[in-house]
Amino acid sequence: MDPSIEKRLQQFIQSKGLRNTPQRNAIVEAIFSSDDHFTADDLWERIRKTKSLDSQSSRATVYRTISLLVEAGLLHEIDLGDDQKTYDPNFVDSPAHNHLVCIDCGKVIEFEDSHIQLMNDCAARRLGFRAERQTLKIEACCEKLRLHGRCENLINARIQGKRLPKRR
Amino acid sequence: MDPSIEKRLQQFIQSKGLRNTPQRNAIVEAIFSSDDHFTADDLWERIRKTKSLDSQSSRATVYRTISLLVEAGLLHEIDLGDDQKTYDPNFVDSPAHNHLVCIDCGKVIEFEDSHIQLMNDCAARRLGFRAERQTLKIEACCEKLRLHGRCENLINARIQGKRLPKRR
DNA sequence: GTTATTGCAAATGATTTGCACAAGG
DNA sequence: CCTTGTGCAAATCATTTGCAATAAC
Repeated sequence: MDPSIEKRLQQFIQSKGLRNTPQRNAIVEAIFSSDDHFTADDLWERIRKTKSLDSQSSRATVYRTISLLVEAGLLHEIDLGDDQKTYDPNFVDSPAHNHLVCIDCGKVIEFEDSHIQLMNDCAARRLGFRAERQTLKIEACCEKLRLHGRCENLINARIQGKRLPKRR
Repeated sequence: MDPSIEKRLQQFIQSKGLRNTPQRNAIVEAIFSSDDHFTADDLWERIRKTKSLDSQSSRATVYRTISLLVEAGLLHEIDLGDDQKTYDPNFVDSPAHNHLVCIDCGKVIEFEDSHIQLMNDCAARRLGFRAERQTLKIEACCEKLRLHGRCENLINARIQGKRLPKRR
C-alpha cells in the first residue's frame, strides 16, 4: 500500500476528528492492497474471506468507509455501466487516467494520455469553462478476438464465471 | 420530432412484432419533443402534467418504454453522477457528442469535436482494441462566474429551485 | 382469438439509517 | 467519560416484475 495514501488518510482522519478502528483499517488495507476495481459487495466478500477475526466488518461499515474515502478524495466512483457503483483505487497514483472497457470480455484497462487531457481542456476553454475533472470511457472490441478468433481474457472470464458486460 | 426517429422506431416495432399503443406513442412524443436530458421520474411528471387524458400512463409503462428505446438505440443512458439514471434523446441527431457539466450550476452542454474522437480512436488502437463507443464527460467551472462574479445559469438554477450538483 | 400491453401493487436489490451497545482517546 | 464507530435490522428509493384485465391486429 502506497505510503502517501496512508499519510493522506491519517491527515483526513485527524482533520475531521475521527478515530482509528481495526475495522476501518482492515477495509482500507483491503482496498489499496490491490489495483482492482470493485463494488461494495466485492469488497465485503474479499474481507469476509480473510481468516483473521479482527479484520471482519459488517456491510454497513464497508459502505461507510467507502463513502469516507471518496469524500477524502482517495477513492473514485467510476461508471462502468453497471447497476452497482464501481470504485477505482488507482487515482492517487495516477490522477488523470482513462478507462477502456473491452466489450468482449469486460476487462478494464487503465491508460494515460496527456494529449487527450490537453485537447479536452481546450474544448472546455473554447466553451467558456475551465475543466476541473474529465472522465473518458472507451468501449472497444478486442482486436485479438477479431483477427485470431480468440482472446485469453474472454476465455478466462468465462472460466472464472465473471459477469460479462451487458448486451446493449 | 425528427421524422427519422419516427421511422426508426416504427421499424423497430415491426421487426419485434410489437404493437402501437397511445401510451407508448405519448411517451415517445414527450421524450423527443425536447432536447432536454431527463430521469424516468422527470418524464413521468412531464406526462402527468399533460391535460389530455388519452396520453396518461403509469410509471411502469414509462420505465418499459424507456428500456425499449434504449434497446432500439434511439435513447442513451448517460452518467451525470446522479443516483437516478439520466437519459439523453439527442444521440440520433448527433451520434458522437460529448458532455460538459458545469460544476457551479449543473447545466449540461453538449458539444462535438472530431479531433477528440480521432485521438481516442488512436489511443484504443494503440492498446490493441477497436473503439466502438466513447463517453467523455468534462466537469468544469464557469469562467463567467470566476471572472465576473456572476453566471446567469447559476442564478436561474437557484430561482427555479433546480437540483444543484452534489458537492464532492 | 391470440398475443402484446397496461396498471396496479408487490418484489427486488443496492445503499442508507436509527438505535443500542462497544470502544477509541 | 464523552463522543465516534460498529453491527444489526429496518427503512429507502429507484427500478423491475407478476398478474389479471385490456386492447392491438
